[in-house]
Amino acid sequence: MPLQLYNSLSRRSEVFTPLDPQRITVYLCGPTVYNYVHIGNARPAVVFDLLVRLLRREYPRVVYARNITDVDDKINAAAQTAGVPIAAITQRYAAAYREDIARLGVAVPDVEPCATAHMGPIVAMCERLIASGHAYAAAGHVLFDVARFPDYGRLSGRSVEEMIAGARVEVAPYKRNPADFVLWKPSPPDLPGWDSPWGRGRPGWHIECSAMVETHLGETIDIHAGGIDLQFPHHENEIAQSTCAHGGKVFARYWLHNGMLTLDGRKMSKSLGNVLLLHDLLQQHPPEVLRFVLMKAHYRQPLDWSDAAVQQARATLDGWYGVLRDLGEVDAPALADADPLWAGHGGLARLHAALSDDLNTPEAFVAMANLAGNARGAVSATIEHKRDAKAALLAAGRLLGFLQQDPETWFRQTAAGGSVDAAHIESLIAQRNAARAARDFARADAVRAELAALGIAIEDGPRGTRWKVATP
RNA sequence: GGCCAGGUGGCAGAGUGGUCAUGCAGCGGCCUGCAAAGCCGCCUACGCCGGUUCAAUUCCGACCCUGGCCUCCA
Repeated sequence: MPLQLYNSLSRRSEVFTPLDPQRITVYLCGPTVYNYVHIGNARPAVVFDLLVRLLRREYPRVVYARNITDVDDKINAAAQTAGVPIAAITQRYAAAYREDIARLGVAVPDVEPCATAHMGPIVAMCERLIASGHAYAAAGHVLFDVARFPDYGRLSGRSVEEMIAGARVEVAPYKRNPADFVLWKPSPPDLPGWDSPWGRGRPGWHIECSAMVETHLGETIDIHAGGIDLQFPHHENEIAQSTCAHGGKVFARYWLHNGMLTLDGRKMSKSLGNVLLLHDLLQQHPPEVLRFVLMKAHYRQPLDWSDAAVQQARATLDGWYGVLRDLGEVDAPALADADPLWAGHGGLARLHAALSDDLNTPEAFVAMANLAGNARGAVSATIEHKRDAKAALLAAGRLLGFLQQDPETWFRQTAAGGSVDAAHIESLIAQRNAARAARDFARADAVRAELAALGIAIEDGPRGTRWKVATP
């Protein structure tokens, strides 16, 4: 099952064929770090991490870069408000981003470049673009001349004429063309700045990605990803800069865009203020639940965040972990990526086929439901069946980023990730079971109520009474 | 206004020219001291109007509605 990806550039699904199978290059536009990121910002990190997981299974070397934007007017504003250097802001929130995203099960990218560490390549790219006639200096700025790039607008499907007609911003007088965009702009003394041939200044937003892609991945990369809201102007401008800086070479061969995360049907965005911070949600829910919600819809579709969605995710994961708990004593082997069972096992093959079809995670969840169902059925089967079914479920979970913790730990976690007094609970359960043995059910139910008041639910089974933290 | 997506059962959410999505919730039953878990069964779909077709939720056209981009934004 070859990997198929929907390429925004061609507006169709294409079989992924790398430029160099020995070195796959992927770039994802990461966050601007002036505050904690919201859950919408986590979506591309999660879904494209899944893409990279798939690629790593197929290819010996994948170089995955996810940048951090640490130069930006909003960062400047936050730093000035706080009365600190921008680095104090960016380092704090970049660290929080890395930590919070990691908790979602997202692997650390191979490269995590920052704009401030690439001023040399940024200035050099500006100079090259001026030298080749694709950019010009004016009033301390360097501007890209969109008239010199005929393909401008191809990615986003709009013409320069349309853009000018629809422009809602005042056109700076030093622009040759209203659609020209800034590569470099002057910085007053009170703002961060770097020396350049055009005076002390700072880069425009788009040029950093072009420079960092060039530095770490090369002139032509396989996959460039990001949110659909970046398609224009950010990615359009990246294409223009990079293509022109590299003598017309293709910049990125596959463009992938994730849909927006919404809250009550409206796009979640910092400027609208309707944000749920990842950092806060991680205090309220298990990280796996958040990851599940982010993968529940196909990555190109809009995804509406809601308490109901979170609860559904929790319920489904409870079901999966419940199977694993019932198979707790079964010693299942970990399946290697190259294990033939991936192709030979119906459930695993279906999972892999689903993900290979443009990361169809909803279909992947169907495969998971099948695998969990098989494992459930194996609970009362032979040890071989149990082992195989559990191994398959765990392998599938590992690929998707789920089910890798101990089931008992899963069921005993509290909302905030804290712990409960297990000894006390066990003691109460012993009291209750003594009452049950004496057929004093009133007493037994009283103890159950006491446990419920502590937020503990109990289940009597053939192998005794087990407990878990009750979910509301 | 221009450009681009999408409208599926109580909710979430895939997919397909002609048997089943799936999950969650709900309902009935089994099991259980009770409950939970589990098991068995049940339930409701494809915005609207035309067209193509033996057959359309699926293709085509119009319409209505929603969202995104056009300005910082994942």
